[in-house]
Amino acid sequence: MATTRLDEAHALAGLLFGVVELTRARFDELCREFDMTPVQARALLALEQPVPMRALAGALRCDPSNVTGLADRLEQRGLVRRDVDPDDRRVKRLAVTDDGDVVRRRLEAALLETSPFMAALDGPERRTLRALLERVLERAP
Amino acid sequence: MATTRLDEAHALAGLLFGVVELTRARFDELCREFDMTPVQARALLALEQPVPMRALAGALRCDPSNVTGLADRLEQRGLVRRDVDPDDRRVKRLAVTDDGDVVRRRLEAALLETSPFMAALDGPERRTLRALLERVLERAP
DNA sequence: TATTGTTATACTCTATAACTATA
DNA sequence: TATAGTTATAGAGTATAACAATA
Repeated sequence: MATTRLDEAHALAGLLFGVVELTRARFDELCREFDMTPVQARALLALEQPVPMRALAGALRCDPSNVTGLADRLEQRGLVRRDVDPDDRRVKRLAVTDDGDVVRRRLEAALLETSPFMAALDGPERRTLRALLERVLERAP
Repeated sequence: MATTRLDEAHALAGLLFGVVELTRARFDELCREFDMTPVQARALLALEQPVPMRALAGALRCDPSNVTGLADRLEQRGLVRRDVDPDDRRVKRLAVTDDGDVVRRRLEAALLETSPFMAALDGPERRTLRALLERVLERAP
């Protein structure tokens, strides 16, 4: 059975999407355990420091209009706070509360525990994988 | 600057999603050039042999109800044909027409040309990447 | 006049449920 | 009764456009 370049490209793409699907499934499951939507969890994870809502939209790669409802839910649960920026009263900096920080840390820990990469690969293997993926992104025309 | 395991897991996940995003963007662009939606293109690519519509839904990982409209569009453009299965008149085998086969081959060739993996990595590197990704999928609990 | 966050609305993608024709 | 494909509809997720407050 001859393995063509097309087969090879197809196999690589399939594997890549498979790993992403696995990663996403794990993340979705984790979000359900935390009673959050995936975007809410991603938002909480992105709030290492207080972040203007528009900037959060950028980090989540979504339209700013979506961040309003997102912040509403997290604020209702007491995980997040809208701080008005003193320098520019139009911008609201989203900041995690003390409760939010606890959840955020638990989420990070769980994320690390369920990471397929950490479970399946040792340190050198992870470094190799990282280098290869970086190369693909760098050399992409 | 200490690199924690959390940083490492995050970096790997970020790279992985980055490569997938790149791959998807390339594919979407290609689909636009072929005046197709991504799902239509994936359907055409999946039709190496005639395939029952329900089986195609399985290959595309979507509900069978979606395949109807999908097949309609491809049939309207003369790329695909609904062949009634002689053994079971309920099933319709979706088969590419001669025109469809031409488009399918062009799509495959373009896909190969624009593959970020083929462009960025040499043979041994691709084999290493493939082995690592397989390991992640295999060893995932 | 331009920009932040908000609101209302529309669009896309996908799934669910009811229907038909075959088995 | 069960299954393949079809149809209509609903839901989630996201974007667009108009708006109020502030710059």
